[in-house]
Amino acid sequence: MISSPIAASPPISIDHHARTRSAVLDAAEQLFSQHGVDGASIRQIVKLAGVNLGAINYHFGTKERLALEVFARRLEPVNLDRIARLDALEAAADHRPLKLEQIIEALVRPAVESEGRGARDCDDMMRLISRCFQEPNTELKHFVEEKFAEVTRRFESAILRAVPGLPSGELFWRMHFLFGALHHGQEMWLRFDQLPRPTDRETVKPDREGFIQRVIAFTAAGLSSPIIVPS
Amino acid sequence: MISSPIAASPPISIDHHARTRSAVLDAAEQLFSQHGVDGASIRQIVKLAGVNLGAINYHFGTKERLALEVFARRLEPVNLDRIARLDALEAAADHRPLKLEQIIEALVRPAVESEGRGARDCDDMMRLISRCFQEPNTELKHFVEEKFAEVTRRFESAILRAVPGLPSGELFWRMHFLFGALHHGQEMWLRFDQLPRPTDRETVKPDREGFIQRVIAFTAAGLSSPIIVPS
DNA sequence: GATCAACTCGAACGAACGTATGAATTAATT
DNA sequence: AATTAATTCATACGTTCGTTCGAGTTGATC
Repeated sequence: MISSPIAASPPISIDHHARTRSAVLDAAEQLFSQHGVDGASIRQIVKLAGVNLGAINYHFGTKERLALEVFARRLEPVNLDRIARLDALEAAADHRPLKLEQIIEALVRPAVESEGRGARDCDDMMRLISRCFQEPNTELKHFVEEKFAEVTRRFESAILRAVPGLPSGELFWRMHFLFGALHHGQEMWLRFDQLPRPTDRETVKPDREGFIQRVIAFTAAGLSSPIIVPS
Repeated sequence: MISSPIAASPPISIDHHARTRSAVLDAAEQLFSQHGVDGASIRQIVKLAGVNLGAINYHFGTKERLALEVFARRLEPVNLDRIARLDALEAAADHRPLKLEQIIEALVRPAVESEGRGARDCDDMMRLISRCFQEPNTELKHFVEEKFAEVTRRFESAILRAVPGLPSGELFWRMHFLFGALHHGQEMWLRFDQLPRPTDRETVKPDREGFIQRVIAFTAAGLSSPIIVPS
């Protein structure tokens, strides 16, 4: 697995210079995830980070740039990992077709767990990724969508090979349904204890692996569902 | 179809008293949908509504209460319509089992179109519903979740009858995937023209009916997908 | 150690925020 | 028409916001 992103700061830093910077990014991540970008003030962020208000301006310029960096440092490694996993699957398959479930797993797993990271850090990542898709700010929306354009194309071409007869125009919409299911499912999985109590006793929070498998099952079926006849 | 909600104000009002009130609600709906609750200020709202700043305090008390009312007046009729449609299906079926697609359609259609309303108003409704699920504010989250608790239970019991062997604990998670797919799909359908350009020529924006049918196909397949073996 | 670069700090700025309030106006009731 | 109730208005309040800035401190280089 590719361990470090190229463009965004790693969550763990060594030298003094980056200590303030990553403290701000960590604090911002926590607060943006919970309150949204508009709902989290930079005074909250610097207080949580234990740094001075001027640090934001010095290191990031504006709050919006800070948010972009917070999002990038989680999204970029996830998307790189996704592509690496798909590359590895294709290399191992040696021109034989991949199963759809394998492809979806390569897409889903990096957004849910990250090797070498603790459960808490993975939850933080999930929470932030889920929030990315909820931000109303137009710049952030476009930024996130651009971040996903390449990985989405890469996976679409693999999925089209795995699902014969699926038109690419149909897949476009199904990819959106897939991402919606994944991200909303992530948020609910993280917030399970705060949801209205289900009336039955059967409903439990699956572990991380169980969550992944449920997403894969649901979305694989959806991706390969019959094509509806009217245009 | 049930046309008026009980608890929330109708979008169209007759007497003078409600004119200011509904102007505020309409303006708030537009601005909350676009910018989120935190991103839309009440000065923006009163300016768009053409009323005075004090009107918010007089009619609604606080911004948060205004937001709750804005959300309620769209969510409540949708959910009532959902239940009414399911009731009508079950009455017409006369104890024969419903098809899963029918059930999902009863859930999805009211969130996408509303009889007697124009396309623009339906789009506004979709946009607001989509935003409901994205708001970070805890009060609003709980409010929305409570609004959905009853309708979700009602549909879950119908779906469990339509999909033999599906454990209710599994359905809990699949309902969240369904709602994620629906709401994210709605947002993307509305924003199709602003999305990164798909590289192919096949990808078009389906009409409203085409969107509904795509959601139904994807989610019906997902809801009835095989149960995974490990717990 | 001197110099330059990088960084942190505390304070300030101008603007904006949501909430509150009493006066004025309008509507409803008698 | 007089009285009461409801509503609107303009203003103010206290607070908070994101951004800026120059002084001071620390780090890097020679």
